[in-house]
Amino acid sequence: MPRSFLVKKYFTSKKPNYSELESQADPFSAVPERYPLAELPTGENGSSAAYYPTGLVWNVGILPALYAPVSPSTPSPPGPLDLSSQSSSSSSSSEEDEGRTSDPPSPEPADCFQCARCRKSYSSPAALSRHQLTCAGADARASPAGRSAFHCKHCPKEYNSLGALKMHIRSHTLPCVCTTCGKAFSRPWLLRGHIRTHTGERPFSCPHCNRAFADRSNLRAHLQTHSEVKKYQCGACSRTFSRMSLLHKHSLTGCSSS
DNA sequence: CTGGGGAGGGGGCCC
DNA sequence: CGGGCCCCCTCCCCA
Repeated sequence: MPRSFLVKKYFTSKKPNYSELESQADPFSAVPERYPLAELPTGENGSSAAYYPTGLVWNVGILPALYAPVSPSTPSPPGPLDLSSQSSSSSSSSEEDEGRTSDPPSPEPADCFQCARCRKSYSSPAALSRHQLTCAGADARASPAGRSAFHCKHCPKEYNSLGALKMHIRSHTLPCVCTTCGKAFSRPWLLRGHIRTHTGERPFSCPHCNRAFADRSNLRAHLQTHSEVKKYQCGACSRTFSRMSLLHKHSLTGCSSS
């Protein structure tokens, strides 16, 4: 995912929080803070038996539960498997977020403006209002035809706002073309990220091994390899993996203990 | 088969 | 409203 944001920050004055990753004077001491793998939330809610007490890892066994709606009053288990919130930055905080997320996931009263449809909370009426423009809500997800007013003419997807639809349509029209190879992208920053594959620019370096990456997400995944305890754990054999995909693969190819 | 890097994508939020 | 940024996910490929 060559994300243009990975590039952008080098061209603008804006500085995402994670930029500290590559600017840490003392990378090793910084890592525990940025990637507190041993400090993952401990799942005090005890929402799932598969949620390991250590809070260090995730069990593939909880996947089905994660796909199910999560009670807003029950803090959903953070982490990569928190699929129930993957589409919502407001609740996307996890051990991986390492403070990057500007939108705290906490159900605390600080965010007292709650969307009636999806129960997300916002700190201001404006934020809530903005969210509601695109919020399909749980009910709408159950019956999309009930709310969606903007339909993509290229595919069956539907959106609740013109802006969202326009954004989506770009994935069909791919207006951003790489002048080097001709590959087209839906967004300018996607293109910029792609261009780095040509230039070889790798702005993100690992504080542990100084390996550089062009993509921050890839760096994040790489950092997992430095962790003694991986985040994703097989419920059957307790093996841990650095990526959910590896865990999935492990499960699909037949866990010997399953 | 496993681990890990490279790369692309979509959606949401902020400005 | 649009651009930019950020998130997370996923696939592919290779060692």
